[in-house]
Parts: sequence; C-alpha cells; structure tokens
Amino acid sequence: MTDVAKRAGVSAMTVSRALKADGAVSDRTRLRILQAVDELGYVLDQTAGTLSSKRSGFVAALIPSLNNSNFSDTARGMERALEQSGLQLLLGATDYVQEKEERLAEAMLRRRPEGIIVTGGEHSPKLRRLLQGAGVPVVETWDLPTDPIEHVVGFSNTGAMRALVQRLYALGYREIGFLGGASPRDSRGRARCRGYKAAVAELGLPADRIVAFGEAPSSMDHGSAAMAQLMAHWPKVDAVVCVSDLVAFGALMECQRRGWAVPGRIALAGFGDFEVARCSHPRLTTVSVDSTGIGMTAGALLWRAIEASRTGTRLAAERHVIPYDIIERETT
Amino acid sequence: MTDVAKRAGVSAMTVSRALKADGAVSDRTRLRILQAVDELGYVLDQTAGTLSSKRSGFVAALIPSLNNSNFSDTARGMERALEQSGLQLLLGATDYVQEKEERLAEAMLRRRPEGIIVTGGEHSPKLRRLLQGAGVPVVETWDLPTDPIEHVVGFSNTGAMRALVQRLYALGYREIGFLGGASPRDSRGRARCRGYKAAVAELGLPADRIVAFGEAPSSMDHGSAAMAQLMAHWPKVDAVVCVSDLVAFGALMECQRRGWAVPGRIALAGFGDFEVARCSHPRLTTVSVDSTGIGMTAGALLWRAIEASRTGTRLAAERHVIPYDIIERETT
DNA sequence: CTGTTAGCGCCTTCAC
DNA sequence: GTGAAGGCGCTAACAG
Repeated sequence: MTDVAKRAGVSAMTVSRALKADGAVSDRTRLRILQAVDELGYVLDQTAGTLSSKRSGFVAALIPSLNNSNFSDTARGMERALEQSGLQLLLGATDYVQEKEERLAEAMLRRRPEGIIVTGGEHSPKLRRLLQGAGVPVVETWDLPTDPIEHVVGFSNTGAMRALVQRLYALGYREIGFLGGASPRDSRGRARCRGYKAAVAELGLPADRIVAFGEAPSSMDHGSAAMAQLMAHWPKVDAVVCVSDLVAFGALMECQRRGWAVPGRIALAGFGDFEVARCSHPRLTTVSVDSTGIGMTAGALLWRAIEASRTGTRLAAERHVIPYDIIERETT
Repeated sequence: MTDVAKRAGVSAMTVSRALKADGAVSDRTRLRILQAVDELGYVLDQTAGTLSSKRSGFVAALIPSLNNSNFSDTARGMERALEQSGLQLLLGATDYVQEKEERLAEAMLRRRPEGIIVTGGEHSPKLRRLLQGAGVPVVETWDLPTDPIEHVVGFSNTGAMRALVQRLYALGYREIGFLGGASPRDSRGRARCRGYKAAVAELGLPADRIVAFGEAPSSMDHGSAAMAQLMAHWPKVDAVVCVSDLVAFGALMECQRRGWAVPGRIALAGFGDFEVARCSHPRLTTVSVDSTGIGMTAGALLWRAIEASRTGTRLAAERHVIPYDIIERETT
C-alpha cells in the first residue's frame, strides 16, 4: 500500500480510503490511485484490514454436503442475500460427520467470521459452546430446534413427512412403507422417519414397513437395495415414502427392473423435489421445500443481525418457518 | 492470548507455541495452558497469526458448480490430499460465469491464499494476470490447456468425446447426434462438442446432427427438450452422445415417454459417470473420469509446490494427464 | 524450554 | 479532502 501511495503521490491512508467505496477522496486523487493500483497489480491485504478494523468481511456456512441440490440451493440463496452486504460467504461441508462439523466450525472461528449459519438443530455440546462463545450471530437452518442457539430458519421435517403419509392415505393407500432414515448422522432423515411412524400410528396402519439404512448421504443405490428388501419382506405394501428423492428414484428404477408398475402396482413418493424427481418417467411425487428461500431468509437475517451488532445492539432471536408443499406427480 | 498467558502463568509467546503442534513447550506447561484455553473458551485469532507469519493456512479452489458430483468429488479429493497439510480448503463456486470467477478469485486473493486451484484452462486476461501476480502456486484442472498458467491436472475433453463417438461407430451406429455444448460459459462442454465434430468428420458420418443449447449448467430438462428437437429434425438418428450424463438422462426419459426403445430404437451415451447414469433403467453408457483423482492429484501437487516455496525453491511446472474410461452399459 | 522485542499491513482516530 | 500516529493480536528472531 505504501508503494501504491508513493506512486500516486499520496499517503497510505489515502490509498486505503480510495479502495473503500465510501472513502472520502477526491475523484482526481482516486483516479491516480486506482491507476497506480492497476500498474502495480496491487491486491489489498484483507488480513491486515481485518486485524485493524475488527471486521473480517465474511460469514461461515456449514452444510452437510455440497453435492445435494437442496443444500447447494440453500447456499446460493445465502449468497444472493449477502450479495450487497460486502460479506463473503465461506462454505464448509461436514459430510454428515459431527466431528468434522466441529473441526470446521473451529477452523472458521479462528478466522473470525462475522456470523455463522449451520444446518440442523442438533449439535454436540462442544459445538454449541463454540458457537455461543463466538460472540457473533448464529442461524440454524433446515430444522425447528426446540432449544435453538439463537436464530432459526427452517421447517418441521417430522411434520412434512407426516403430512405426506396422510396425503397417501387420503389417496387410498393402506399399507405404506418407508425407506431410509436410520442414520445417526442425519438428524433430518431421522426426523422424517419419526414423522412416518407418527402418521401410520395415528391412521391405524401397519407400522413396521420400514427398511432403515444407516448411511448418509442416502443415495439412489440405497433406494434400489432398500426397495428390493421391502418387496421381499412385505410384498403387499401398496405405497412407499422415502427419506429423499434420490432414494425414491432408486426405488423407482428397481420397480421398473422387476416389472412392478408404478403407480399401478405400487406408489412411490420422495422428499426434496430434486431435479431427478421432476424429470424421471414417471415423474415422482415429492415434498417440495423452498431450499433457496431458506438460504435467502437465513442470509438476510444474518446480515440484519450483523448490522445490528455493528451499531452495538443485538437483534432479538428470530424464528422463521418455511412452508413446504406436497407435489403430486405420476408415481401416486 | 495475553489473558490465557496470565491465567497459565506464562508469557504470550509460550501460549502461541503451545497452540502449535510442533511448539517446543514442556508437557506440564502445555497442559496448564490448554486448560486455561479451555476455561476461557479462547479461540486462536488466525488473522493476526497470518499477518505476522505470512502464512494464511488456506488454499482457494474455484469450481464452476457445487451441485455437480464431478466437481464436488474433485473438491473432496483435494480436501483429502490436504488433510495432513494443515491447509484449509476454501471453495468458491463460479456458476460458470467468468465475471464471477474473477470476483471470487480477487476476494480469495485479498485473504492471501498459499495456493490456488482453478477449473478449466480458459481464463480472462484479467484473471490470468491476477493469478500470475499472486506469487503463489496455481493448478488448473479438468482440462489440458496448451498455454497453462503453471501446473495442470486434467484430461482432454475433446479427446474423450472423440473416443466415445468412435466407440459408438465400432458398435455399428452410423447416424450419431450430439446434445449440448454451445454454452460460451462452459469451455469443457464446447471442447466435448469439438470432439464430436472431429470424430464424425473423420468417420465420414453426417456431421450436423447437433442440438446445441447454450445454458450452463446443462440439466436433465435440457436433455429432454433437446432430445425432442433431435427426434423431430433427424428421426433417423440411431445414437446420441450428450455433453453430460444429466442431459443423457433427460434424453432417456424423453425417449421412454415417446416409446422410443433404448437402445433398440436409439442408443444413448452420456459423460461424467454421475450416479444417475449408474442407477437409471436402462443404465447409461458414459465416459467415466476419475474426478476424485483429479482433486487428489491437484491437492497433493499444490501442497508440494507450497512446501517448495516455503523452502525458497519453486516447483517446476507439472502436467498430470488423468485417464478416462468409456463404460458401456445398457443404453448402447 | 521460556521470555523479550519488534513488526506484519492495514485502519481508527485525531489533527489540520 | 488529506496526513500522522498508534495499535489490532499474533509470531519471527534472538537472547538466555
């Protein structure tokens, strides 16, 4: 910065001002400075700026998986919400591993984010302590924790799956199975499984038609394998709900390979409204969640909270419930 | 850190040492310090550390899209390669937009990464200048640029698509179409389209069976729509290669909706070996690229380059060609 | 094995 | 609209 200052014939302080959008610098001076910046290929050192201004200029977001359109849509939503804020979004993927989530959170906190967004409402005591001690706003997403850390933007996974089973009941299905949801790593998957159990219990349907598999992320292959098991154990099942669309798609393909007509012989429904659910043949019935909206709401909320803390106030904890929608397509 | 030092009855410098794995501190002292750290909930400020040590402890990776299993696998490969290095991987998604790639690169460079990995070998002059001026190792991936910035880990997209068309020819197909690849934003897609054109020209096949669509990322919907167009224009086409598996899957679903038997009436092949290609019914023939391997190789290479630069030397530019594999499945 | 001194590159604050 | 002084929190370098 001193080099740039010399070249432009000003002080370093003036260069610093010229490089901020709001800096009070005359147009002529700024032009000279920007030219010097360009000639020298100078790139501002934000590390030093962070240290002296106590503003790192980024927020951290922890998501379970990059390669999941729900979460990547949420990430894009956050990015969009933060576009005008001057805050960069730094993403970390936890791969559904709690220990990795902790490590990542600590790595992020060492860089002093101005706010943090995490996925889900279940965290290890250590992570909770870490987040609460960070002294920056925290948003939990994709769930409605009963004891939130601070802000929440999400929906009830249990409720959504319960509603899906009730819809299938209304369509006339009476022996409904469930695929997935036993992973100790995926609390949303477990919540959906609980929703299934609650619904079949309320409706007086047989409640044991579950093929639980423990891995997360759940995949198409899981769906195919689980469907094969379900067919073998409970051949009279007339509908199957799945922890995600990927699982439902795998189940659909398995049905096609075995000549089980969908929805004639068996109905299928997924969760998440992934692209493959929209494009498959037949198209999959699913629960659509506004993933992008979760991200935009969470990002905007975090921004407001950060702005508030900059003026010395603290935004009161907010709780945003995002609606979901059951989309009936061709598999029910 | 001073607070921790006081509580542990040592100097700040000793705390600093105790917090690095390698710091020469007696076990008793370290234990006292770690206890004080725990009691105070202290988290090291890496920003300040970066400033004084001139080592930011992270590398930046720019990928076109998070929600693409090829690129997210590559990201995971990089993460795995860097696991033991103490370098954190910071990901940025460019959404296939050059301008966003530039902005992201600059945002990363302001935080002084110790190395940079970018996707593809075509960059704006500005980005090239930025990367070359950064003074840190650079790796380009997923392509084999003729004029690389420095290191390269990739393969020839043109060559791979050419090989796929040749394989279809060997299988007896004589009127081969192509879907996708016209996006000015996706240089890999364009390279694959060039590979198709080169192959059909060499083989003396009709060369105009192309439904080019310009959007990136290419999607299943694009595949369905493009397939419908292709069917209308060139009903005698007997095989179709696609810029990606997602497009191929969309095309497959369109064929099923219209009752065109695959591969009986028309053969299909994709690119990338996505999960949906493995799990669809019928399973898709595709070009499998070792996405994770690209990431691991790039990450390991970058690490070596960074280690070299720490000892004052500069690693000579390397070029790693990653093999690809044509996987014949049920759609050809 | 531990402490002291100095400074990383910028921005806050105050002065003009 | 511009400049000078000082310090952000840590670590390199050197001393003991």
